[in-house]
Amino acid sequence: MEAQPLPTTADAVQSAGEDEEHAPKHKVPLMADLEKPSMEPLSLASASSTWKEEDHEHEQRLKMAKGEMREVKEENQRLKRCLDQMMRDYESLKRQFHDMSTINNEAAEEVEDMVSLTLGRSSSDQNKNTCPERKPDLQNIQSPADSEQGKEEEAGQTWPPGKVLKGLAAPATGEDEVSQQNPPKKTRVCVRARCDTPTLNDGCQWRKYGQKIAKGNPCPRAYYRCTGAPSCPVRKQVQRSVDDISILITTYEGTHNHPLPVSAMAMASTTSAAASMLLSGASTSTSRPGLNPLAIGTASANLHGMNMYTNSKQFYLSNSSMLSSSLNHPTITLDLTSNPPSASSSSSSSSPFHKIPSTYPPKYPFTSLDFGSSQPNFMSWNTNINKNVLGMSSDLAKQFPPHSNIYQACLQQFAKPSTPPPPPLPDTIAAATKAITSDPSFQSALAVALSSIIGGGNGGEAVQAMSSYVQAAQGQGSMGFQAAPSLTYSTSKSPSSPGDSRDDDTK
DNA sequence: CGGCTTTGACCCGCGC
DNA sequence: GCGCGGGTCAAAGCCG
Repeated sequence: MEAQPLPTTADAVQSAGEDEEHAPKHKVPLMADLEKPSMEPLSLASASSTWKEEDHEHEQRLKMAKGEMREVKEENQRLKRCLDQMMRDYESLKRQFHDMSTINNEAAEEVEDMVSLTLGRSSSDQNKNTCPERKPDLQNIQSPADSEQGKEEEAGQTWPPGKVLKGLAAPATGEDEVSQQNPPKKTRVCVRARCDTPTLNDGCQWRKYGQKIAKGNPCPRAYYRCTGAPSCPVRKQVQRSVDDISILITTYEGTHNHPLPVSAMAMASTTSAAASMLLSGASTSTSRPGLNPLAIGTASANLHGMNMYTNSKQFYLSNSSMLSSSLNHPTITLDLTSNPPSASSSSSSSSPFHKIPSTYPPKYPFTSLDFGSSQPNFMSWNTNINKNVLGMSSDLAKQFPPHSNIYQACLQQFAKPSTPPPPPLPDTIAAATKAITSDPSFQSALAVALSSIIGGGNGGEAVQAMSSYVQAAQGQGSMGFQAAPSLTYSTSKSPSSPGDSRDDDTK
């Protein structure tokens, strides 16, 4: 600990001070003794007067030295107190971090051994990130050594899927073994959006590597692989909705191991936030035996409502998985269509969600977030971040014109998490909201985001701010998103490529 | 010519 | 054990 050297130094200073404090008392006479012989030829009177003058001078110096030592001592005490306070804070934070890790691990074990929010990083990465030898932010900076390490991580977390699944079947005996031998199932983020183009313009570069006709859907499912980096493990599936072919269902999986263009941050921020909600919900609900996956959705809904801009109808949840592919993966859905599925409401909807049989066996909680948007293109969505990423409804947007103090209002909302109108499952909500609202980095990121929006920004800064938060969250292992901040726009070359757009998704 | 798409084959997990 | 379905591979073709 760094605390040790300081007290030692302080003690040394203190002891030195004491020495000097006492030393002069002897020092003066000693000097006098030494000087006396040389004064021998002088008369007693003159010697005495000289002695008194020097003695007085020494006393003055002594007083000054004592005064200085007092100041030094006081300063030393202040530093000590400061250090003690820092140590207490450090210990407190350490305990909090440990508690959070414990909660996450418990939740992960209970949810089918592990729920990896890999929109990001897998839980194994989380574990690695907790290792003091790893820098929290190395995900985005890949030195040759890091790249090597990254490859190892990918080897553990990525395809071949078959091996991954095999590993999952093995019993977990410990966290380390879990991370090393049983690569966790990846959390997927499913984005539903109305889109005329073959894929969402999410900012990343994709290469199609396969296409299949999935059962129950005449529209083929396309498989894309991220080409942002040769070894990037991120993949996505794109499929049209059965009920409304104008709705494009894009499922992201994996973690980018390379910097993302700014335009790609929009989706990254959104999905990471969704994954974060999923994690929070899972952590709180699964740690309570009485709560079922539905509670996760409720908690998320409440988190969403916490923004106060949320249209309460926008959030919906489903207790089952829409995609069969999600059977092996915890999935969270971001609905960017204008007509929320309303799985829990009575109204009919074109969304496939409400058609999911209740008996559909969910292996993982299926959490959905509806941002009430109709932006298929995340570039444009990006510019409407004030409405979407914050869940702000148009009504509220009117209510909070650009000149209003939306920033303060928002921060106040985060400062007072108990404001959401519909408060189901207070325990879950409290825990989930606490997790986010107590996070100062989130608040600051939000503040920056809002500031940029209010200041007339196009949302890019907002996204970047939120992405920064996401990265910070990664460092804590709360989620695994790797949305590296990059100021460079990716100048995609093949416009014909379905995913070559400059907007990106969060994986 | 390089990069991307297409598409049939193959692998694997899962349910019966 | 077998069939089904999801997911991936890789050769061939296409395109700028």
